[in-house]
Amino acid sequence: MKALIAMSGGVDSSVAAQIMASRGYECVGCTMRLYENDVIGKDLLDTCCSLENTQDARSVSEKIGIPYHIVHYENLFTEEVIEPFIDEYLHGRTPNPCIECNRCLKFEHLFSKMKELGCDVLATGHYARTKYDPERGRYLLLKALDPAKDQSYVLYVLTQEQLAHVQFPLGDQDKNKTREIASESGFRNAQKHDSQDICFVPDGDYAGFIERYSGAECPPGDFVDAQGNVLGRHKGIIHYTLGQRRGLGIPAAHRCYVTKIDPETNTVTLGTNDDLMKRTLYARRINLITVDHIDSPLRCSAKIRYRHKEQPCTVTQPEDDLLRVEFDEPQRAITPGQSVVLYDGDVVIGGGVIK
RNA sequence: UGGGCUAUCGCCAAGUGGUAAGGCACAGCACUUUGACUGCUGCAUGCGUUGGUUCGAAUCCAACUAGCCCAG
Repeated sequence: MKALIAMSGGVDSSVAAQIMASRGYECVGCTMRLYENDVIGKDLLDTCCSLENTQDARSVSEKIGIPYHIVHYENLFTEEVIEPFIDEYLHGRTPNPCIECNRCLKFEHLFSKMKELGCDVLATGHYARTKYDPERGRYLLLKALDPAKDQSYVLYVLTQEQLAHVQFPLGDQDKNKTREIASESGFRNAQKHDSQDICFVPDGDYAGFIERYSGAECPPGDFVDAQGNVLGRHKGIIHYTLGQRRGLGIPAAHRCYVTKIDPETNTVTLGTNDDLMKRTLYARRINLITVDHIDSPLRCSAKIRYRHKEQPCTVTQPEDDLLRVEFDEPQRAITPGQSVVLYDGDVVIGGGVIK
């Protein structure tokens, strides 16, 4: 069996390659080039495809003794991740680019590359598990064994076809074990810190990135309260997301939060934490894994953002591409653009993008 | 111009003689493969100014300054 390993240059994907090789797969290492650092306006060490990272990935590949390639997806990444990301913010929503990158780049284009190269499997360093369920005749996506590192949330977009050919070798071990293997294997990135932030905006200033990159107009506007009273001026709607508290610059007796972003009027509404509590959401661009269609109200749990404990809810599918999720208890800051992911215990049922 | 009221951190605001709460904002850190949230730490040698009373004053007294309100 032959496996293509998606290698970012980080510890996780390096160890994933090591494990696949030790399992007897004929492995090929591969890094996706997603952008040029000069294009995003930064010279950074820490981006997922910087020169240093590709060198790490190459070094690890040599160590393991597997071939290594770089694929150039700069244009695809721009069209399918960066530009939609910007567009979403300009419309007052809050996208999750990691999910789009998984959907479009890793498990679409790189997945195709895997087949082109005559491989049977695409392996990544995600912390999640897959399993074939003979009863349902379907491939399942499950949470990682270590709940602290579970990344199944960002993988809900996987189709049956993809799940059938994907492996996550790290899914049943914890991070310490991963670092241990990296050290034992003599990988030079064994102690490299975990990635964070949006990979193409490593300084964390995503709003600055949008302005620099797109040259889009993001004019200041009014902060208003629920009654429409003007409370102050905001820096442009792209700087805000639902539920945000910090950086508002509004002195108030109590904490205030962004409760609404209206691109039409260019206003940002502020309110209390209670104003953010909502019980129902609708999601589109849905992907279901355990079933083709949700025929009757389904009791399960759901996460409305990465790093959030799933909450009990009831789900229906009023249209082919629409999910309705009603939580037992109101949830805080259900944010358009973020993804809702449904769980039945450890099993990912599916998910979609919140409207 | 008379009469009254008020002046404490960028904003709001406790404190009525015993050695400056708190909230917001802001900064840093932690958490984190999205944005957020959250948590922790920091943030007024000084309470409009100048004097006075007192062992001791943001707290009492006086004058001054500024703002607000009512008269005109």
